[in-house]
Amino acid sequence: MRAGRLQVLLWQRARAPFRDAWALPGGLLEGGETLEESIRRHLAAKVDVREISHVEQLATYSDPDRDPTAWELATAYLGLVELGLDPHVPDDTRWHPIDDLPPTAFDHGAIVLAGRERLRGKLSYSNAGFALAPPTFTLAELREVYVAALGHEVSATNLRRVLERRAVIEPTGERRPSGRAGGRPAEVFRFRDRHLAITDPFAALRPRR
Amino acid sequence: MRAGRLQVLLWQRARAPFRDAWALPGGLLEGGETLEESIRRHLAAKVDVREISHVEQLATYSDPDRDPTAWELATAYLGLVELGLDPHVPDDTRWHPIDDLPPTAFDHGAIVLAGRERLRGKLSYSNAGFALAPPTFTLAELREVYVAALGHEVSATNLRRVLERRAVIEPTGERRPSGRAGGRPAEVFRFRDRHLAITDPFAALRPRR
DNA sequence: GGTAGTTTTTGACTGTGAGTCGTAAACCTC
DNA sequence: GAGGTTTACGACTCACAGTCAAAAACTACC
Repeated sequence: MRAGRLQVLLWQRARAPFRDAWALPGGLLEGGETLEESIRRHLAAKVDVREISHVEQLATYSDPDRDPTAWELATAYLGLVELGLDPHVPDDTRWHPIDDLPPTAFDHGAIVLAGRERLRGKLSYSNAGFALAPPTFTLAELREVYVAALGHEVSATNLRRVLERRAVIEPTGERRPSGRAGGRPAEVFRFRDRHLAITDPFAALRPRR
Repeated sequence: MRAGRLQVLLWQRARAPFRDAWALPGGLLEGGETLEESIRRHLAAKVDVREISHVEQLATYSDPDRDPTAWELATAYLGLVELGLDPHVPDDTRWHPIDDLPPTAFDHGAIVLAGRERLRGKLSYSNAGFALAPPTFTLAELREVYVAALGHEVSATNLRRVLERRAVIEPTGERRPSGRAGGRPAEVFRFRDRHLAITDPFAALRPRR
C-alpha cells in the first residue's frame, strides 16, 4: 500500500509478446526448486525479498491461449508488503494502483483482480492485516489500510472492537501524537501474531458446548 | 458422501512408486488442454463425470521430492458428488472415508486434508451445500450432510434459519414422509442456486448506508 | 493562559443474527 | 385411540456489530 491506495508491482515488457505492456514479476521454474522458491528467486531480481511479509499461492492458470507464443502454465502467488516499507525497484519496474491498472500482459490483469479478492477475503476472516500494517500502528493508520484494501469505508470504532475481541491486535501501551493538527495522541497497537491465522468462520453452526 | 461420512475416491496403484498405496484420480496434462479439461478427462476413466456437481481448483504442489522417481508438479482439484448418486467405479477404485484413509501415495494424503478444509470453509460462507445435497431434500437430510462435512454437530433449527435467511435454500412446498418409524412428514427444500455463490463475508466491517 | 480546533477514545443504544429449549404438529404402529 | 417418533415452530437469551454522541487529550493561536 502506498499513498492510501492498494498498489501492485509491475514491470514493463521490452519484448514481444505484449511489448510495452505491464507484467507481474516472475519467470520460469527451474528443476529441483519449489514454486515458492522460484517466485522468491525471480522477485529478488526486482525487490528486497526480505521486505515481503507474507506470500501465499493464489491459483494456477492453464488456458492454452494465455500466452500467444508458447504453451505455458503460470502459478500465481500473492505477496504482501507492509505499509511504510518502500522497496527500491529497478527502472523498468513500478508500483501501480490496483484500481487503475495500465495495459497488462497475458492474463495478469485477471490475476491481479483475483489477488485483490483473495486479500479482501483474508482480511475479514484472518489476521492477514499484519502483512499490510507496519509493526506498530495507531487505529487511524490501520483503518486506512483496511479502507484501501477493502475498497469501502470502515468504522474505526468497529474495527477496534472486532479485532480486539478476536484477539488479533493488542495495545502496546504506548501513545503517539497524531498528525499535523494536534489532537489527542493515539494508542499504539500491534498484531498479536505475525503469522497467518484463520479466525474460525464456522462459529456459525457449531454448538457452543 | 456415503454412509453418513465424507468419502473420497481413490484408486490402488499397481506399480511402483507407492505400489499398493492409494492415489487420487488424475494424470498428465496434454498439450492444448486446460487443467480442468485434463482433470475431467482423467476422471472420466473412473466415473461418470456428469455426476460431479462442482469442481474447483485447490492448489498446486511443487515439492521436488513429492514423487521420488520424477520431477513432477501436481495441481489438485476438489470435485463434489451429490448425496444419493453412487457412480459406478472400476475394480481398482474405491470410496474411502476421509477420516480413515488407507496408506496414500505421493502427497495425496495432505491434498485430501486440504480439500476437506476447503470444503468446510466453503460450506460456511457460500452455498456449496448444493453440490453435496440431492436436488431436493429434507432438513434432516441436509443436516446429515453438514454434520459429515463439518465434522461436528449442527442444529437443524439453526441450519434452517441461517440458510433461509441468507436465501440459500427455499421450500418446494412438498412434504415427504419421514424414515422408518413414522413421524411428522418433513418439508422438502431445494437450493435456490445450483452454482457457487459466495455469501458476502465482509458484512462485518461494511457500513450499512 | 485561555480558547478554539483536531483527533482519538469511550460508552450507551439498538438491531440483527444465532444458540437453546420447550411445545405443538403430523404421522406411524399396535 | 394411546404411545412413540419425527419434524416444525416460537419464545427467550446472548453475543456481536453499526451508529451516534460526548468526553478526553493534545496543538495552535491569540
